Amino acid sequence: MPGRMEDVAKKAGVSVTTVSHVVNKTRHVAPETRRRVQEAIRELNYYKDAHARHLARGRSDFFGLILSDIGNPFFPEVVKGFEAAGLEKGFDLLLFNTNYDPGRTEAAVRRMIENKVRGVAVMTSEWGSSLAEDLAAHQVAVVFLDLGPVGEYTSNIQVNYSGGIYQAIDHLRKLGHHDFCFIAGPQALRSAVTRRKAFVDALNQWNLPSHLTLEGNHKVDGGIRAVQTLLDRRPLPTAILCSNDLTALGALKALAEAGVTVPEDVSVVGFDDIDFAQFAHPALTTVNLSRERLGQLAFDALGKILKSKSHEGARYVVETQLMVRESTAVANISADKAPHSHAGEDSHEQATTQEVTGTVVRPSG
Amino acid sequence: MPGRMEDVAKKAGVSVTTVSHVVNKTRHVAPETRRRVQEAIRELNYYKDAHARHLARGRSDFFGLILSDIGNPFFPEVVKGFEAAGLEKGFDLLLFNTNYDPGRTEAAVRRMIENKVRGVAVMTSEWGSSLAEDLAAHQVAVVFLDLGPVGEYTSNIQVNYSGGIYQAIDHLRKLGHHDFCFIAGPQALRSAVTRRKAFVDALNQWNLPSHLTLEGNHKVDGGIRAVQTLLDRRPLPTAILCSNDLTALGALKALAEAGVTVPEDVSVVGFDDIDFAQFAHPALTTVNLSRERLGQLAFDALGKILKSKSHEGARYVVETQLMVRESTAVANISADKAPHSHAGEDSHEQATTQEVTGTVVRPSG
DNA sequence: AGCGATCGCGCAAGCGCTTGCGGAAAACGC
DNA sequence: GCGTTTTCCGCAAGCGCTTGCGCGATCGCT
Repeated sequence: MPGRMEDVAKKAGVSVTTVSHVVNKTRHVAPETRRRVQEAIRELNYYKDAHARHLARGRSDFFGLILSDIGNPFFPEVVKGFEAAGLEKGFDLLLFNTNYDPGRTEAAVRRMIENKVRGVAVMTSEWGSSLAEDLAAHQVAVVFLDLGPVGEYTSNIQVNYSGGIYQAIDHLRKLGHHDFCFIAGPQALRSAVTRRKAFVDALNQWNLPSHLTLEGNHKVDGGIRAVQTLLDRRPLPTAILCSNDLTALGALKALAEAGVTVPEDVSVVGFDDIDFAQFAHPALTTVNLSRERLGQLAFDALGKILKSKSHEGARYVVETQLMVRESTAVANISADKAPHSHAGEDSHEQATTQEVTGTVVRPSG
Repeated sequence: MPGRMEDVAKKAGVSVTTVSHVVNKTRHVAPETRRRVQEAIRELNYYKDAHARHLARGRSDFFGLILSDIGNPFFPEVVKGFEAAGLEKGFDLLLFNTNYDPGRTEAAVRRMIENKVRGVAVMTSEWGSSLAEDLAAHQVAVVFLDLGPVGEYTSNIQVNYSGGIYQAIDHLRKLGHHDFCFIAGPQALRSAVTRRKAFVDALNQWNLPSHLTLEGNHKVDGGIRAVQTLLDRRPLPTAILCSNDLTALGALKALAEAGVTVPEDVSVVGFDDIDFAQFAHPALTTVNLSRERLGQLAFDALGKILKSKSHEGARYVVETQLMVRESTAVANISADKAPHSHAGEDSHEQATTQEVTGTVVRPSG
């Protein structure tokens, strides 16, 4: 029913070979002939058959994207960047959402290979290392976010979490804060672990190693619960850093409900700079990570692998940057808010030696 | 390089026909033979070639999704529902993000046809009617959200915006509100127009036709600006309804900054019930629209078209429902807050006859 | 034991396109 | 004017799978 290339060829009085070549601009065709072919294509409303073309060519025009949860506001933007970069070059996006299910991840990889995608960006934590090998064995380029190796056919994008976190702590430090709390993300998430580490490192760098770490889940309710446990064991720290913005937003809410005002009583800093951060109340000071650019970079990284002769992967770094808004201010060090580790001048020293790795508190809820 | 079916056949000592049949479970194969084939498949780490299969079958295992902006928090959830429903049945998702660009929409449709997708869900406003015909002519099922026809190969999902909006206004009315304001979405968005109409209708139904309508943009800043203009022309209405949650969140922020407290001074209602709504401060009373279910329904609708003999489409309706949280309360009708149309008992009557269609105010920003 | 039904499987013709090879015609060089 | 390029295009062999058709072997029944 749908027209085939042969029909076009007949109508234009040429061979399918010629039609193919004008469709793909893959060899010179006399202008007049080309015109006839194009006209025939238009008149017949011809659509090329992607499957036939892919089969003949031995590869597809697809790029794949494997995500753990597109519901997480982090991801839509990277999808956007990735898709846009691909579309521009005429590629299509095959999307898989694994829902944190390793089984689905595996299925996704299988479909990627079956569809002979040119490359795939993997942004999920559930990842068996054999999967990467399977992919590479089938010559599909892979780019990982924050995890995974670099090698033949596989690149890696790393977010320089430290950069922004360092800036954040410096910012806070200059405002007179030295009693911090960190609300972490799920341990299962590689990037959450990295963020946490970056936080601890930055603190050490400033010689402010005493701090509290609470467990969160990168969702709003995690931030709420963490702050609630925090409120139970006053005095409060003067600054709360969060592993992502959702957590920070939750913290903001819990704080507001408990009647402690931000930033006067305590400062709050998020991470990611999701759209909504600037509209929170107060507007959230946070570390910006451009997710759209990240998607774009992922696509470019794949392209680079495919174009290079050796198909060697590379490591990329995307920077992060502090966005100062309204949720941070000069530390409020009143007696009742004074943190446990700073009762006197000396106890700080004591704390630094005693609690080098900080305290970890798990919320009860 | 990658193993072909022929290799498997050879290894198992059967014909490719048999291999194909065991792979697809498409005809009975003796258990022993089947076992041998499966073993060969495993040993060779065989991946079927989707392109070849699609070419031979004359159709693909793809479903398409065309969105205007995946960055809008409305969409990721529907993607999730759609993808999950598809994956369950072994289909892959081809995603296109048009970025509100008609050219990209057209390109997306072309790729859909070229890839012979089984069906495509269209959730965008930029849509030339000829596109649907093209799709139908190629036997690809289409399901539209809130716009487009119903006919051969094309179904339609309508959101019953009225249901939830009616509930919202009833809720507010019972709390003593009769002075409303609506912050609308962009006129270009079909669904925004529908929401607005539903609001007006509901008001009329309760004989409360006097109201203000402000233009928003379905983003947070639109809500902020709308409330700012509202603040300039006090007195304030007692209740503000918003075309979507982002707008409501903006309204909440602007209100808080102006020192008017929600819900004591004014009640605010959103629409969509995005995840964050419940974590806003105060938690947003809003109309819930299950986007994940919507995605799922879209997929099912496509399946139904394809399965039916006639390929006739149908109309589906998804309901909406009010979620009462903390941003609504008893109306505060103090003198200084009393709206212009309610200075006296009678002026209300007057207003109802005078301003049947309501007033429209365009923010200056 | 004979015969039709059933079972289990292979043959081979595509599906619609790409592309290496090569041929005919036109252009060119001297 | 004749060999040599150059230009333009067609032939046909796949790409790896699906599937209608049909054939031999086995089974069930009388």
